[in-house]
Amino acid sequence: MSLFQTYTELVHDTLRAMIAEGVLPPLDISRVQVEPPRDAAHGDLATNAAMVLAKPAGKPPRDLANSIAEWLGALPGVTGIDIAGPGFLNLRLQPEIWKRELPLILRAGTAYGNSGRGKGQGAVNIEYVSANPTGPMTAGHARGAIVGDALASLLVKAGYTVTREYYLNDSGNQVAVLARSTHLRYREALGEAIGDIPAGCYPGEYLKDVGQALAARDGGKWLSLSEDEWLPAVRDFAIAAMMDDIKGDLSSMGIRHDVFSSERALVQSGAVEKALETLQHRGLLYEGVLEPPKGKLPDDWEPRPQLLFKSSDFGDDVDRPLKKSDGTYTYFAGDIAYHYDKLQRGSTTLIDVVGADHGGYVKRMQAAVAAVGEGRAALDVKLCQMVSVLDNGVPVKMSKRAGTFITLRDMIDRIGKDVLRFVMLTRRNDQTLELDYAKVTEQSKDNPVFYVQYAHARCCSVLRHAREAFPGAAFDDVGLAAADLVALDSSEEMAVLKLLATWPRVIDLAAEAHEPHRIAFYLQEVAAAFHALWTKGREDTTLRFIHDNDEALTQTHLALVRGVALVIASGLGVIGVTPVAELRA
RNA sequence: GCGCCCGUAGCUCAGCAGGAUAGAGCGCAGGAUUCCUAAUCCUGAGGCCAUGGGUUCGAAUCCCGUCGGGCGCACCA
Repeated sequence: MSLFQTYTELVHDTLRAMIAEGVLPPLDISRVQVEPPRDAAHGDLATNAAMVLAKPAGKPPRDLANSIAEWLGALPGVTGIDIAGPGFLNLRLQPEIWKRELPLILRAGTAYGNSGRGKGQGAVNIEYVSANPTGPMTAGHARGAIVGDALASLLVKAGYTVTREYYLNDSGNQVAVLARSTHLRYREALGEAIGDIPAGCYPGEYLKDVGQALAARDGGKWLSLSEDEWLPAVRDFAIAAMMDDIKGDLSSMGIRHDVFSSERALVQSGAVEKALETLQHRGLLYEGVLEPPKGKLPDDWEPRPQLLFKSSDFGDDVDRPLKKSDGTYTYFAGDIAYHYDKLQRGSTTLIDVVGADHGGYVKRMQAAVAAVGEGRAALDVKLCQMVSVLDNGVPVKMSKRAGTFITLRDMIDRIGKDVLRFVMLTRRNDQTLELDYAKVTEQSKDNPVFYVQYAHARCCSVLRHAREAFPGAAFDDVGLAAADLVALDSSEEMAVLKLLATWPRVIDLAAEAHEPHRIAFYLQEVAAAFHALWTKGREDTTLRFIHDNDEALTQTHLALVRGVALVIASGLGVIGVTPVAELRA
């Protein structure tokens, strides 16, 4: 249990005791929080207890604060309590309480911050990437992939059971187009002059390779046949090739999925019928005609009777079609079946990480999950806004090979996976992101990736130097965990230590909010605190980490340094970035 | 026309499921540095948190309206 959780429980216990003793009337204390105060001058912990309880208790907050303060003063480790502002209770703790955290960090290593928050919360299924197998992955896909993967790791660290999933859209029109485009390139590979790529086919040059590979495998086998005859085979060949490509890209970013779900397999298994049956039982299906959309009408609009889902019962604006007028299922119907399938497999929290262009899709899918999950399951959709790629402020030209987009491959080749992963998390997912190749590879303070890596490297460097200066000293993690921390008493050092101690709390809050970017921001804070402490050591020699001829004192400081390194490594681990021990250019 | 997202310092963005004088980087103006990597650090100026209402002891945060920007809008996937 983290320090903050411990004290939250102690405060809650105290309030319950006060209620039991009749000092307070029976109250709901669930809104009482214990958190680090915004300003360190306010002490170590702050609680809003008096303010939250004032109204239900029928007492002014300051009066209430006085009586609560008396009781809280008896808690272990509490050395003082102030009542501040509108009724905050600020607790000061013995430094030892914080210092106890350091050996915990050193013993846990990068597992520090792992929590049991997700235990018993039900399994989480997180779907991300799900790029259509019709071309290489692009900058936009990269963002979704990284956000999804980091979120999954974050949830795992917070103790949730997580399935990482990719939905493979291998049926329908888009893959048919892929097949036709590939067939064209196949004919080209066999010597035919195909001229310009016709509209309705993918123009990207990446399909040349696929066409050639098909020709190499099958020769002229598909030339004289009709489209009906060659399409399934060519389609499957092309999908396999595209998926190889995509999986290659993902793996070079260190991203893997536990499950690849095939849309076609799902449809063929009868899952769509099964899901619709469930909706039918609940009286949520009907044949009907939709109102024309407001505003300007599509040219070919006409009223059509269709099978509709009453999504408006669950907060959607209008009911949504499940069958087209020709009787075949819509994509939405398949997607309902897919989400139903995820629930059937045991997940109670579903997360979809998708591009912002899916924004219009959120309400209907949440409606479907609510309907089909009978209210016991929730769907959170993380919409990732656009990424624009620049080089020194100039928009990077689109990759001709890819068709029109900057590919993920280009980005990895240019800046590497670590930089890419970190930078993609330096914005909230619902903010547009500008990625400038020149800036993110620059070695300076305005490059957050570098700044954090540098802090980690500096820690490693100190440890190296110390081990050289004191050969044979107990400077490994076991030895450092046993270090005497009494001398660790400057406010600068305590500030770093307190920041490290909030890491488990950061994990819990970020996991609960499904916001992996918070990890990246926290790491920048840790790095800043460490760089500041480092520089302080220049003027104040007592703050230096290595003290000549004083092994014990050095060991004390190294414990903190190593703690910083471990917490940074732990955080980088969550977002999939490799911590480096050296940064010399 | 409708829905979703966004609007915080000159610029780029944080702001922890309402809390105490609104934070960081860049840029600008000063300053530190024989030293564990000067790739770092410190100080300062700079904000009616788009705007008008509402809820609350308390709002950048929640609700409604307005303005501005992005995305999406029958049977496509």
